[in-house]
Amino acid sequence: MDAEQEHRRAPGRPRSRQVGEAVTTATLKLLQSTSYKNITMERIAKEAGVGKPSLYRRWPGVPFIVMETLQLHAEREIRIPDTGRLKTDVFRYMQQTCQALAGRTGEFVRCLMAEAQWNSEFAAVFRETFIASRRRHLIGILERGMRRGELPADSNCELLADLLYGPMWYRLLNGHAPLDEPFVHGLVDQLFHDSEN
Amino acid sequence: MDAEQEHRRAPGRPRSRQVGEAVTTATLKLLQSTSYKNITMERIAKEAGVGKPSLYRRWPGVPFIVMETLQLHAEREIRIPDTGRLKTDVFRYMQQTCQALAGRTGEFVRCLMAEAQWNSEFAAVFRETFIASRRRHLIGILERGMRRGELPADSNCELLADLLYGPMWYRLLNGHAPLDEPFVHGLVDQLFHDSEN
Amino acid sequence: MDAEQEHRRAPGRPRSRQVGEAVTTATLKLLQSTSYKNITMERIAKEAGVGKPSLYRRWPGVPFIVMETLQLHAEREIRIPDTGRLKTDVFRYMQQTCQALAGRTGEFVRCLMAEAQWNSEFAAVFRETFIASRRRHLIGILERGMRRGELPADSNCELLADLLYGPMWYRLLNGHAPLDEPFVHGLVDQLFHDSEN
Amino acid sequence: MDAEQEHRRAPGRPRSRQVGEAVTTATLKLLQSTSYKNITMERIAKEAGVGKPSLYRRWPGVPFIVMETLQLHAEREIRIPDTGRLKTDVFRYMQQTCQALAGRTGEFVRCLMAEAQWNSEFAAVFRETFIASRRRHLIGILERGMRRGELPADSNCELLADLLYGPMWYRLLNGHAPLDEPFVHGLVDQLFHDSEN
DNA sequence: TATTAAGCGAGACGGTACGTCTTGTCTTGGA
DNA sequence: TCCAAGACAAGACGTACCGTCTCGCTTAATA
Repeated sequence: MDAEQEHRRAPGRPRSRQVGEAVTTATLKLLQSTSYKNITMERIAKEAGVGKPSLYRRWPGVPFIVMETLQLHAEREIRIPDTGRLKTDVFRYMQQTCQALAGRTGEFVRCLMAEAQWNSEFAAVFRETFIASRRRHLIGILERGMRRGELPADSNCELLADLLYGPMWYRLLNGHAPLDEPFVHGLVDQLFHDSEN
Repeated sequence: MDAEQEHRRAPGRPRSRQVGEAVTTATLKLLQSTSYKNITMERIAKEAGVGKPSLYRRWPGVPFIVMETLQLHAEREIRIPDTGRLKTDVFRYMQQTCQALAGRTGEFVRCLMAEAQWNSEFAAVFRETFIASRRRHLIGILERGMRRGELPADSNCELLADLLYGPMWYRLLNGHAPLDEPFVHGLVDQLFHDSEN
Repeated sequence: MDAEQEHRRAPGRPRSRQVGEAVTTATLKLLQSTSYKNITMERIAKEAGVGKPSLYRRWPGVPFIVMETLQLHAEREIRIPDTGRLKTDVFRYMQQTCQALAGRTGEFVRCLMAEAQWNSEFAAVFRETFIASRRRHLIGILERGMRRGELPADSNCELLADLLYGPMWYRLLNGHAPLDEPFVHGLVDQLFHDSEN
Repeated sequence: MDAEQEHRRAPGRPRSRQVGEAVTTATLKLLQSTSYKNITMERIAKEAGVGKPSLYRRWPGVPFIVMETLQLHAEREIRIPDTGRLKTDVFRYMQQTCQALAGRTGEFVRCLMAEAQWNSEFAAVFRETFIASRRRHLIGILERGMRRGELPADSNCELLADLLYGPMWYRLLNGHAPLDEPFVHGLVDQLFHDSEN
């Protein structure tokens, strides 16, 4: 039974809660004071006053730690809007997302996406825990609108999500234009232009 | 006058054409045989039979060499379509681009975009020579359509370009869905759905 | 004419036959401003405004240039004393030599001797042109004394020269004691102690 | 108390004894097979199967490793003679020293002395651990003889040591004559000629 | 209460790549 | 023909991280 497994504790000293906290705090400090490339396992260990093996016991590498730290300290929790009107919901959701990606946070999210390009172990985790969950929120909003008849019944919500998230990521990674309110407005208007706003 | 500058030669021994060719060839070989992370300055130098200083004299780092090699050996030159019908032109252009990004090429383009996230020196070059030029082609197509009246005169072509390129990059980098023909079709249909295709 | 050369100011103008002088001047400047290890062929070439091939055409390496420069600019030409009394001659000769080796000159002579330990091509030249000639002077003084009967007729002048030069080099290279007048006095007294000074 | 300090261990993984041994063995092999100039940190690391950082963690450079290796494998341990007669003791001591400097050992000792001319960090260590200790042995012999009245009570033993070691080093470094038995005999006879050998 | 096994810090280890430096040769165009 | 300028192949330099390992010491559940 699961219950038994639940109670079974590993023998030996359990992992100290302090290690996790020290690492998170140290990483947060590094995130605020330096660039992504300067965040190394060695620096985190030194900063946290923690041995390198303790780090590797819990995380496979830098991006995993950074991602965890970013998620724990997401300054701006995105609320899923539900106004009953699709276009408004989408606008508000995208607006919040873009705001959250302004400043340093966006910089590190960019770097995590970059890391995922060659670190396939990280890519899997990053895409599932970071990208996919947010994407599901957006698709939820779209499907709700579809059920209300605000979208044709045969709409491809996956594709619509790409059309909303894609330009955002593109601007974030390429940096040719800001993730400001006009952008979100233009984006939503373009995709839902038939709407009687 | 330009003529004078044209004739002015740098003093000293001119850079050997062989070096450039050897490096390109070696890099191409590495691109075909290994992953981006395994391409290092040292490996390129060794493979090309070239001294490391000769490499650093011409390129500041690996991504610069890879980008140059990719551009010199772009297997598939993208032709700018001009059928007189906007939607068709956009479809063909995007279709060619997506095809070019299939396979190994796409993998290395992904990695170059990733590199640009922390190497700002490279980012500047990459965005201008790699991204921006292609983007201008697309915008050219859009503006042509706009002049023909196929788009409202107040259309935001920059934003439209983001809506076309964004989802493509998003899928390329995130890998949650392929860059196949249905994708391009859906993309174009969504953005130009009023068209009497 | 000089005037013509003076006026010729075009960049990249050939330094006609002044290469030797420029190199000597540049090396002298380097000798005064930096340590031996920082004197490289490249630096001499740059400082002299001379191409590296011009350097290699005339000298096989740094120590050859340094030696030549030191010899051309020996601040203190050693006069061969001839007072008619062996001990006095030897003292004066050693005294002059030790004085010449004080300061920067001694430092570079040390380094040339060091260089000779692994550069056998240089060793041959250094020993003949730098060491042996001075050694012959000393032996000349000794042999003169021997002919005058101040030394036994079966004296080993070679060995005596070793006993005079050896301690001097030993102190110069090992640096455990100075090459001052008491040293020279003690040295001469020890070897010619029977003398009724 | 010292006891406490005796027990105190440095934190962290202790240095592996294998590394030291591997490096010594590798260096010894290089000493036997190549010249000093061809002994580089990289070659030692490769030969010993040791990482470069491990080398730099323990030694600041090539000459330090070579010196340590030479000392550990001094083929000929010099015994301090004590026959009760100064001239005999000095002769035997110098004789042993000169013999030890024959062959490859002498070659590398020469090169260490050379290295000391520009590497002042090494010079300090070399002079103290390599030169000075041997010099103290010789001075000990001289002082013993002085106490026995074989030398005048006001003799300058330091200077006498220079007169014994100096010619030896001079011949070693300059190579104009061998360090053979006649040399040692002549040297000792010259300095202690009044002795009723 | 004693045992015991894992967690902990510290840091050494074998590797690998970095970007710089110097060496001695070569290859230009200009004087 | 010789010159300066400098590119070139080669390879050592010393440093930074990587991820693993080996220590001696805690620490807490189990026996």
